[in-house]
Amino acid sequence: MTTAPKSGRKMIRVVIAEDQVLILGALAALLEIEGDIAVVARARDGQEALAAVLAHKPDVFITDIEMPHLSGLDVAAELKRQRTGTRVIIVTTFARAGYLRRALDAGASGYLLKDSPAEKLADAVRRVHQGLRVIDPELATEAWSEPDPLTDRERQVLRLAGEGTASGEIAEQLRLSEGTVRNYLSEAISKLGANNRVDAARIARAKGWL
Amino acid sequence: MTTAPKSGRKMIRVVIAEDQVLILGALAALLEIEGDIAVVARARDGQEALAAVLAHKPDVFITDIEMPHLSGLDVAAELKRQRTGTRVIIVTTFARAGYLRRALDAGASGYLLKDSPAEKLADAVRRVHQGLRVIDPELATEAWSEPDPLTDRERQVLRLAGEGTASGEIAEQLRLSEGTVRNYLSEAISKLGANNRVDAARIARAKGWL
DNA sequence: CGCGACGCATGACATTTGTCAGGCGCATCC
DNA sequence: GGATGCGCCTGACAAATGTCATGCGTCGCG
Repeated sequence: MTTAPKSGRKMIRVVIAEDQVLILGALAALLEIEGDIAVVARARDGQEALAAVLAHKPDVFITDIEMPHLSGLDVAAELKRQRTGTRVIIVTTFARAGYLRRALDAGASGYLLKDSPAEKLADAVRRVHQGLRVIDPELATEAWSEPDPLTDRERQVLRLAGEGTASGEIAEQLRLSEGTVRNYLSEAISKLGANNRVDAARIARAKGWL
Repeated sequence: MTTAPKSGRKMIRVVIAEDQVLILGALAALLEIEGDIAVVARARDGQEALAAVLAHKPDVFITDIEMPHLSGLDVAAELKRQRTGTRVIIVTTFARAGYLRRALDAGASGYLLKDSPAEKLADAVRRVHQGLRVIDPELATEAWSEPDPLTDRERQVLRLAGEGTASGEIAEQLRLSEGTVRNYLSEAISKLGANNRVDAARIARAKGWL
C-alpha cells in the first residue's frame, strides 16, 4: 500500500497508547502492514503507556489524549521532563486549539486528528522519526489563536459545575467557601461571554480548555 | 494471528462505516489481515453507507452510531425495512442500554464496544455471518433493564437545559410558558433522581435516553 | 360515558445561582 | 518597599431555578 523496505534492520520502533482496545488493535494493525514500522508495545492508559515507553525506549510514541489515570498530554510532559528522546505523536478526536497548544508545550512532535486519512499515520511516524514536526493542517492555522483565559481554580470549579454539581458540593470538594465558588463561576462566565455556568462549561470544553 | 483459510472463494464480504477516517482505515486493516474477510467498501457517513450497502450487497455491514447525516441506527433501520439480508454490527464507544435497545429494534445482529478486544471484531463478523447474534457481554446483562421514563416534552426540555439554555429561552424555543418548562424539568429531575437540571441531563445522556 | 394520562398553564414559595463591592494575606517584580 | 496580581474570603442583593398545589382541555380506553 505504501513504501515498505523489507530489511529486517532499521525498523522504526513504536509504542501505542489508546484506551479503546478495539481501536488500539486496529491502529496497530494499520502500522504493522507497513514494512518499516514495528509496534513493540501497546498501552490502555497513561500509566501503562509511561511504563511501556520507559521500558522499551521506542523511536516514536503514539498516544490518544483522553485516557484513564494519566492523559496523553501528561505522559508527553513527563517524557519531556525525563529527556527520553522518544518523539511523541498525539492522535485525537478533538480539533481544539487548546489541546494542540498544550500538546506542543508538552513537547509533542506531531498532532493528528482521527478523521485525517489513514495513510497519514504511517507518514507521520516516519517524518517525526526524522526529526520533523507534523501538525494536522486543520489545526495548524487556528492554533495560536485565543489563549485559555481561565485560571486553574476557575477550571476546576467549572469542570464540576458542568457536571451538575451544586455550588455547595463544589465548595466542599475543593475546600473552598461557597461564596468563593460562586465568585469563580461568575468570573468564568464573564470571561467566556456565557449566560450561566453550564453554558460556560460547554464553551470551555469546545475550546479544549477544560 | 487468527484462523485464516487461504481460499480465494467464500470470503465474507464486508462494508464498514465510520466517520473518523483514520479509525475507518484502521478497522479495515484489522479485518483485511484475516484471510476470510474482504472489505468491499468504506463509508464516512450514514448516507454513503446506505448507498454502499445497497450497491454492494455485502454479507455484513459494520457501522458506528454517531455519524453525520444518518446515524448508524437509522441506516440499520432502513436496511431492515428494505429487507436487504445484510447483517448489521454496531460498533460504538457507548455502553448505553438505550442505544443497544434501539440497535436491536433496528434489526442489528451485533453490538460491540470500541473497548472490547480487537480479535472480537473478526469473530463477530464470522458469527453474525452465520446467523448468530453477538452482544457485548458488558451490555447483555443490563440491556433490558430500565426503560426510558421520560416523556417527549421532558426529553426536549432536558436536552436544551443540558446545554446551558435558560428556562425562558427554552420556553420561547418550544413555545411553552416558562413555568411549564420548570415543571417539566422538575419532573425529569425527580424521575431521574438528580439534584438539578444539569445533573438530570448528564444522567439521561449516560443512559442513552437523550 | 367517565376515568386517567398527558400537555399546558398559574401562582406562591424556598433555594440556588449570579453579581458586586469590598477586605486580607502572600508572592513577585520593578 | 510599594505596586500589582492572585487566591481566598465576606456579605448583600437580584435573578434564575426547583417544588407544590391546583386547574383546565383533550385524547384514548374500557
